Amino acid sequence: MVRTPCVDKHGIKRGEWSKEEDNKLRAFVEKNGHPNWRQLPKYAGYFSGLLRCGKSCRLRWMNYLRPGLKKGNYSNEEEELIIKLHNELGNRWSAIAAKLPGRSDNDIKNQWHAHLKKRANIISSTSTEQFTESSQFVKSQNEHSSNYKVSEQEAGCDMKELQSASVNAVDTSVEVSSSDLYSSCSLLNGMDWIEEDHIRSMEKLPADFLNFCWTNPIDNFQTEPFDNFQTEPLDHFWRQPFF
DNA sequence: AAAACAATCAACCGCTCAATC
DNA sequence: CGATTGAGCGGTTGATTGTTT
Repeated sequence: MVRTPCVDKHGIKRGEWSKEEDNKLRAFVEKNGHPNWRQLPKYAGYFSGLLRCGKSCRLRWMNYLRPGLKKGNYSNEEEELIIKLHNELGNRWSAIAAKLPGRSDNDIKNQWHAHLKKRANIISSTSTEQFTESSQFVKSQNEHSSNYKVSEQEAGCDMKELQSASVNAVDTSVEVSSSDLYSSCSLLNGMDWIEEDHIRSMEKLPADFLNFCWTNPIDNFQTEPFDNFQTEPLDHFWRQPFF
């Protein structure tokens, strides 16, 4: 899972950190602090034989050894918060990490690339595909619409699975989660100004509208306008409650 | 059982920015 | 005001582990 240990031409060790190295670094930083990462290996090396560059020491400390770091699975709340913050802040992982106590920027970045990006992409791409053909919607968002012709393959998702899950949710009156709606809507056409509070009203979306979105194949949206559907609820929805 | 593929995540690299000289 | 230095950030890599075929 980690790079194999090796020693470079200057005698600086690279790759995986051993338990012994961790202990040396932890002991040194806890005793002396880390006012200067660059100089730290000089002293830590002298006193305890740690042969790592300052950059490597800093990274190890920040992402692994630092007290209070949380390891392990992310809760739903944490994931929702990351999606929301990423939507607001973009790839500013350190800024996002600052809002999630105990999580490192590297950890959050990995979590995003491994799980959350796909989730956000699935929601945003499918929703956008469907909405962009609405006459009212296109009128107001026209300048952005061409950017969102994302194929299923590009989105990297199983569209059928997602559609089925959503339709079931509508059919059985299961509550649609705020985070999913937040992701789908705020990612639509750069609508990054949507506030979280606005999303609550989106949970009141007409069931037949959601059903229509999910049960119509994406291809139809590429070629057919929104004629099949009465657009009044949609117009009302986009214009009214939270804009 | 084994090979192929996918997911995970620690670590590295190169860059930017701010502080200092 | 430009050069230098160090910290920090974000993108990327690659070994390991897990899963599927």
